[in-house]
Amino acid sequence: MSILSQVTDSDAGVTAEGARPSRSGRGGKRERLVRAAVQVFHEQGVEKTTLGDIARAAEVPLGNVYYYFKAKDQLVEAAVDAHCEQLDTLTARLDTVPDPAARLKALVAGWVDQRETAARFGCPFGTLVTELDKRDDGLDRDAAKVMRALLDWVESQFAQLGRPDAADLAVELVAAYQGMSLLTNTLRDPGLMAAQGARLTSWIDGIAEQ
Amino acid sequence: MSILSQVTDSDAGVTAEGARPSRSGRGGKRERLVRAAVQVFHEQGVEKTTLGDIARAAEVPLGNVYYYFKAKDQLVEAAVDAHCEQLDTLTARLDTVPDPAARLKALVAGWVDQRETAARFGCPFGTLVTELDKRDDGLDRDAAKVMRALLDWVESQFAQLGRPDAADLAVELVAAYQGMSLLTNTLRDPGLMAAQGARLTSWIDGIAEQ
DNA sequence: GTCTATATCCAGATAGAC
DNA sequence: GTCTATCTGGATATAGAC
Repeated sequence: MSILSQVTDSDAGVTAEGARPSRSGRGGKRERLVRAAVQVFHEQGVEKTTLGDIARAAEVPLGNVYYYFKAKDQLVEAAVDAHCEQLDTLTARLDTVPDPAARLKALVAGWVDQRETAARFGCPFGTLVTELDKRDDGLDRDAAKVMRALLDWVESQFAQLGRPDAADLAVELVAAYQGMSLLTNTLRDPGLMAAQGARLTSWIDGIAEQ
Repeated sequence: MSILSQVTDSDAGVTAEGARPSRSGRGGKRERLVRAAVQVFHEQGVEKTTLGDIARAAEVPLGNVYYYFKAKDQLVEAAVDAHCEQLDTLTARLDTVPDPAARLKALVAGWVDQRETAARFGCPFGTLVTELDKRDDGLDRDAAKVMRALLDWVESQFAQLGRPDAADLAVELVAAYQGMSLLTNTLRDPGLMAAQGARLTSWIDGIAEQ
């Protein structure tokens, strides 16, 4: 989701688990490749993207990609990991906001901020998940965990507002975001996301008042 | 959307505009190809699907596909047309229901009925639109028109219920469906769609009562 | 560690026999 | 109209020079 993109790209933990910072690889080619993969996958889709596209975007020679990733699948996996880390970074930042309702509204505000990107390419994470679900590799399960993590965080906020139906409300909020991202993208209308974002903000206020 | 799938496959206007029923082509190969394309695109995604996959599913020899469609793009276009016709058929059927609120609830009920499919493959139309938006051909614009048609129909129902904000409510309803389809698919949990469907039904009742 | 050249594979598309 | 055999292009992946 665009939630993930709210994190400044510069510091987001693009370096995945197995990555050795490798003193040698000056220029951080692996990091550049992952960053490029996340962006190009978002703009073109995983299936349509060639390793050549990613190599070009990262300014790394094509053949060199294989030094860092054995196959395309591993680049996709690294991209999912990057989204996961971005989510962690974002929720950690939101957790510094004192009030649960304010935290949720900040989350929504971040989504709305990304509406131009959403109109062009959809939600960075939602479109990725949709594509992964059609693939053979098991990466859709990894992506599902990231989605679960988001739902859990949102649920926790509603629970702190005293709602016993926090889990359902979390699904409602995240689904609303994913759905409005899809419509915003399909109709190429960022205003749609702004309007729905305003609605969600009022909705959160209404829940917090109770 | 799965709305479209509620129409019985057997009669849905799979025969697109330019199709001559062609007395000669006994066995309706073109129709079989389009039907197969819609299904396989849904299950595997457009990009991952080869013409061979579609030919096999339609039980038509691969080379023969090119007699009916000059290129893969045209099969995709035919699939979009098929979704469009399914939507027309569905709304025509729903229009026979006397009350606008009942019509909307019947729409939702149809979505919920398709929840097992949604859990496996997502919304047939939503996942297609998402993929088309990443492609170069202009087919995403065609798909956008179908989405617009759905929104317009839903908006008309809310307008008949006397709501001046019918357009926003239509976006809210369709977005909710698309979002819950994505989550249902990602988490492989049809129950999620059932729960959200129940919520939407109550929501529609609440609007109708006012 | 880096990168070029190339092998391999496979999907889209075509030619032409039937 | 139908189908087989084949061409062609492009993407993944590798071998091996530097």
